[in-house]
Amino acid sequence: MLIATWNVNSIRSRIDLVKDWLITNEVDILCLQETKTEDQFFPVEVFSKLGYEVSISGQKSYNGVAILSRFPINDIKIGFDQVISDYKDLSILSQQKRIISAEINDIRVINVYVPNGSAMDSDKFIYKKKWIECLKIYLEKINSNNIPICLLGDFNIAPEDKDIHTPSNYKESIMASSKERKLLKDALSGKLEDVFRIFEPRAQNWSWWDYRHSAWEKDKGWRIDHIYLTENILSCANSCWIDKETRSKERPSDHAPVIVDISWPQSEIENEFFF
DNA sequence: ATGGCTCATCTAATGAGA
Repeated sequence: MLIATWNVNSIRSRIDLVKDWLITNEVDILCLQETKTEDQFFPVEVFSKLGYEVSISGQKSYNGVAILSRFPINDIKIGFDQVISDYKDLSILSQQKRIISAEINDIRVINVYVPNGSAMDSDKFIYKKKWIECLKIYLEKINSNNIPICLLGDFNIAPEDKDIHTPSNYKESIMASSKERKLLKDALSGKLEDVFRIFEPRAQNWSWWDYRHSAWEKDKGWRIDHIYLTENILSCANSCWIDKETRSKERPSDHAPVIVDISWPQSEIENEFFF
């Protein structure tokens, strides 16, 4: 089974690219961020024609997340407030559509678009900090029944220096700071593993290239799009890669898709032993 | 490398992203 995450930077601008990508790559579950449209304008039928169920949480112009799945989508939770009730800034954090989760094939798939934070001394950074603190509570709550979790999306944080093209240029700046790295690590609570790093320990693997400064041509990128798995499903992961080629297409998103291949459901594997 | 890209918005110049 293939599960992918992709910040598409507007689903309506990227519809042909996403459609072609799905036809070529045949992923089973695709989590999208920055769809940038209200639910009524989301091109649902394009994906249902390809055999995908669609769950969306969008808003006008900004943010917006969606899950496309070839398997039935169950128990959809939109926003933080459908899962938790005990965080003081819940109503402010719920205004921006940045999290959607669902149970698919006995996996809790959690699709996130973490706020960028703008600059370390800004109000937007305070919002980012609160958002990740709230995510921690959300993960604790949703993990109470020990169901396998796949947490994926655009985290707007480079977990390590090797996830940045020139780390010396971004010491303690936004997306690279030790503060953000600690916040993310705390939210993961030692229970969720960055599956890309299980298979690829080397640097120079980016998932985002700035539109400006010829960042793509110079291969100056960041790895800010991640897939995290709990131990009970991590052991079934076969590989994880970034589809860099997609960033080279005409009118691309500034992010490339990240894909994980998992032997799942496990019953299929047992059957293979039989025959 | 951050003003020099791209997106969405009551189609012009602005805010946001990262």
